Amino acid sequence: MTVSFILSSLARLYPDAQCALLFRNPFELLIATILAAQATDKSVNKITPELFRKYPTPADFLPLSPEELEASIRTIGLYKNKARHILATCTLLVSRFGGEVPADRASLESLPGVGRKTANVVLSNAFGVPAIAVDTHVFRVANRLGLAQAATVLETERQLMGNIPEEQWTIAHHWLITHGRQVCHARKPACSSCDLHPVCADYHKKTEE
DNA sequence: AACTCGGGGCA
DNA sequence: TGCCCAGAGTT
Repeated sequence: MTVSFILSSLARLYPDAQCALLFRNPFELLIATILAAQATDKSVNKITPELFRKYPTPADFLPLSPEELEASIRTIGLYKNKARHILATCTLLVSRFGGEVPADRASLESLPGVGRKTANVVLSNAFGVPAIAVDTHVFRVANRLGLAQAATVLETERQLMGNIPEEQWTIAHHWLITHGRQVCHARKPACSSCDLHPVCADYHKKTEE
């Protein structure tokens, strides 16, 4: 079947696919993912080791003023929102969740700066809960390949969950995002060097014209 | 649906 | 120099 061929091809292409953000526990991944909104994973990984060395737990962030945290994360951009969201999230983690990162979607999405994509990243990578985090890469690649035919991120996620075995949800996210970053680019997809174009819906559509 | 946050990385 | 970056909140 086409879907299983696509999945097995991606597995062969990206055997080492994994989370691009450095983290040692759910809290570090949560903060790193908030920081990663519209920033590169390399930029985030550059500042988080020092950040978590100085502030290892949610409680350690509480004494910080917004200005102090902004200064620490300035080099990745969009730092004002991120600093505000991180401080508010740490306050909630301490006051409502006993200083721990909650492991359910509703609680995660109640945290400032945490949307569905970030919640899925934390659930799947830090807690082992099967989930598919749909960002712009996954949305684009999944719809091009034909793993989804959806106009929205949420509908793409639902279709992927229906088309992919649950035990592969987490790794499928890493396969698709890696393929999007390395081959299936937004502007100029490298179809000529892509092993998947024989089964790619978008490639067939383009070549028929 | 459109707008805002944003300095750094990289061609 | 110009474009993009593992998004989310507000209006």
